[in-house]
Amino acid sequence: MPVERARRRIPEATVARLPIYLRILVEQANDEVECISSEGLAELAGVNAAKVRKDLSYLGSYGTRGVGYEVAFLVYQIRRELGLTHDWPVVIVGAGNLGQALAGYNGFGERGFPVAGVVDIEPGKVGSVIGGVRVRHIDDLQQIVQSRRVSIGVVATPPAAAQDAADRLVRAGVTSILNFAPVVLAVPRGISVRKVDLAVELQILSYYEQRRTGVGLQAVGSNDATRGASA
Amino acid sequence: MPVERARRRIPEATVARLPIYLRILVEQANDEVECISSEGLAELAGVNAAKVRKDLSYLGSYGTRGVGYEVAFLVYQIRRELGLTHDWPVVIVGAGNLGQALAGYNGFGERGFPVAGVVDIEPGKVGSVIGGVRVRHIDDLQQIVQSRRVSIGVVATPPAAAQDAADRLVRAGVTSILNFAPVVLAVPRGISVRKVDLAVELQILSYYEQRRTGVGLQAVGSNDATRGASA
DNA sequence: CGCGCTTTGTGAACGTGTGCACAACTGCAT
DNA sequence: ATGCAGTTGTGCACACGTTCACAAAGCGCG
Repeated sequence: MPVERARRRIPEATVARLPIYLRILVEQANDEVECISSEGLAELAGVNAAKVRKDLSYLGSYGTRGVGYEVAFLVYQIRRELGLTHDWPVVIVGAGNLGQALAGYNGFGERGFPVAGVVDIEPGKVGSVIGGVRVRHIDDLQQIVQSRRVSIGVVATPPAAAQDAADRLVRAGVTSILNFAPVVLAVPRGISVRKVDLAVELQILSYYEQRRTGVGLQAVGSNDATRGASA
Repeated sequence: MPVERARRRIPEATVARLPIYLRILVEQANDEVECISSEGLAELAGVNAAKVRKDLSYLGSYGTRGVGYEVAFLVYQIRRELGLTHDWPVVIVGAGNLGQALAGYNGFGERGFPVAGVVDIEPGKVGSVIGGVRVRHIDDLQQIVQSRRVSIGVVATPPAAAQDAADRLVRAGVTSILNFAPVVLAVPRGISVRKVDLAVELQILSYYEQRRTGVGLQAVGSNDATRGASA
């Protein structure tokens, strides 16, 4: 076999759904379910069965016609594709409200993203311990990133400090950033950025809420448009 | 004029960008910028200028050719379209790490989403004060929702409790839910749900991170695919 | 061993979103 | 007035994502 792994490119929309499938499959495995159909998985994930099949087909033909997918094997394959075969330590910049909550949230470590460190620029915050991690000064960022081989950084600072935080992360060697600050970060080419903006999410809900109650138009189907899952 | 407002439907992708434009425009207004071109706004928002123009055109023809858009007027129009002409009080279910951080985050109230209440099912947590709000028991949910006319609920519970939280929110009369629990919520038709899953975001980053470092393929353009903004 | 039931994998049609390119229009200078 | 430089609004083509529908394939039973 000359080409060990073809490295087909997976559509972005599919990449965004694989983690959902993964979580559900892990739950199923814990419940000792050994095999699941696209239909079953689709129901649990709140999506269309055809979509599930197409998504999974990007990983390869890992199902058995007439039967379904072997849960444990799928879990392995998705993990591999997502690069979850090893841990990805993350460093959190900003030890405010949100930074503390993130550091204290065990779900991160459990899912393969242990908190390698929390840093803040405020000397007053340095030294306190949150979620079992001592807050260090932002000047130690490079040392943390390099010694712990961190490639993912989390920006949890106030908006005004976010760009500086991102710059420092990039300088320290981080190549992926998860940004919680309501700011559009400018980063060099080749650095991945994902944004989580709570206010934006609420404003989107507000839009549909307003449409619903606003004029005499009942929001037919707008539920689906806002990613709703129905029982 | 028989039809005061045509109520054209705005594409979901555009709705998701309007809050970004809005934030930038408000900042510009604070800096006393009176007029902005699609090019300028696009740069600040990290998107294509044509996209900005098309997005704004859904609101109506509010620009002036050869000049640009009047900032204050655009702010008003976007606010109106998003339903941000009045406050939308929210109720937070779950006073754990995340619930506390959310309640303490002033950005919510500032952007028109005051926290009308925080509830928890754990009697031990009831009574403590976070972010200026006293935590109340979840049995008070209906009372809070109805007296404060809350239509948006935030689920910040552990995964196992999330569906129950959503059910209670819906029963209490909430029609939009922002879900932070890593669970696919089942809700009745007509209820909007948006999901924020931190672990999913990290796993998506992990995918691109792995592709980059994995096989000899340099991630050409994958930056864009992960919503990166470049300086 | 073959038949019918089940479920996958995927081609094709459709719908949504993006970006180019340019006509239409504005404002200003002369 | 007239022309020119600048910017919007949008038709069009293309890319991406979703869903349908069905042939291909495995499984179990008689």
